[in-house]
Amino acid sequence: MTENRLDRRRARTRAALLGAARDLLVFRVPAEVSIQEITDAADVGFGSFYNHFESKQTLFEQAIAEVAAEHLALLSSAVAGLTDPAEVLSVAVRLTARFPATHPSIAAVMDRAGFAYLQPLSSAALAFLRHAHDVGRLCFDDTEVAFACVGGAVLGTVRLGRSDQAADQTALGVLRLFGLAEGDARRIVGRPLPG
Amino acid sequence: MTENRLDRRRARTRAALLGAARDLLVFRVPAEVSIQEITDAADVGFGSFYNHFESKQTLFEQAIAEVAAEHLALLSSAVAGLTDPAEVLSVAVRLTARFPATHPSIAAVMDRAGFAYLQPLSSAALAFLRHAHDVGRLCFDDTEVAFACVGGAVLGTVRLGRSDQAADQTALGVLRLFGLAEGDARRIVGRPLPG
DNA sequence: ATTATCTATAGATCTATAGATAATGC
DNA sequence: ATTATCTATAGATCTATAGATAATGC
Repeated sequence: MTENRLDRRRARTRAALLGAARDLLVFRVPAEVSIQEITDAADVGFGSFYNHFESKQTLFEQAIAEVAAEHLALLSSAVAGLTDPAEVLSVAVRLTARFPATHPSIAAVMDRAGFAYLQPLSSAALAFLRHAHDVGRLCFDDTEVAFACVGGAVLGTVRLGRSDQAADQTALGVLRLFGLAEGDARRIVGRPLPG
Repeated sequence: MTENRLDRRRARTRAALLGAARDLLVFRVPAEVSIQEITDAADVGFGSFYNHFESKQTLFEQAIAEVAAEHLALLSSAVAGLTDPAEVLSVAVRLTARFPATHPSIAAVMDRAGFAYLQPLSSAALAFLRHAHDVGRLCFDDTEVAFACVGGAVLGTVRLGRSDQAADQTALGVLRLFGLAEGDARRIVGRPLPG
């Protein structure tokens, strides 16, 4: 029942493979990385790969999901003190769109993964959007369409690899997109970032 | 100087390869399609591939660019009679976001290509956005960021594969994103589509 | 005579597994 | 005794090219 040394060894090998996949994802296209190269980078025997993952694809999917989960945790703690859903959205967009400068390796993974990156974030994002809609702060019809628009706009901005102004332009646009008045939107995006 | 029969034969083979790539792109991931499979689908000898393309990747890039060029031509003719840049944008977004229903094979290619699909459209899109900005109809700072937001939102919506309402929701959001007032935006998105 | 296409294949991968080795459990 | 890891390799690809064949130019 309790976790013994064997379990910990197993977990270490698994973590090494996921870590290697994450590192490779920054500079390489998954399809052009061999399993041999992954196990070499992880400093793990080739055969061990199949003890943990069915295929290269499932490994990379899980590696992307890991990065996205850390991304989500980072945003969650950044918006912890905020009550206005519009400001929560503003901060999330402004921080994420700054990743090329502040978290370049996460930005590179986002670039590589494209829309697949949004998959592991969708559950939390949809719940947030529904809430913001229900309290009347953000205005839209279909929640999934709303997420597709915000997610696409932010991914597109991150891919550009621009500076703070670009991030804030996207955040301002997104607030307007959800029906906030010009003055309200500008005031919220103009606030200092938490941290 | 003038095009002879040899040139035409050469062009036919090239077109067959590009056509096969386009067909395959609808249902398959490029990395998992062999050159053999492409030449079989094109009904062309395997070795001919290298007379026309350096690699599988360049073939698929050109196939995507071809689809995007047709997409652009379709939009250009659809907006030909319109004078208001906001309505041009509205029609372009509404038509494109309807592709899952109206042009499913283009939608599938967009889904497969992701942001790479925007590359061949960017020149025309940036020129349009600059003009719309200069005449004071659309409000934004950086033109490339503006395109990244619209392109990302539209790609995201197409990926959802939804109906007309979803398309119009995205168009409405995009008009708001560029600073149009609520009533103005709704009036423009509410207009009948040309054609 | 020239040019493009087609057929066949060498050489270089890469994946998945079998069997041996090492580490831990009891 | 059990479980995970590691080494080595068989078998199945896939790419790129060489040389033969077919079509067109002049």
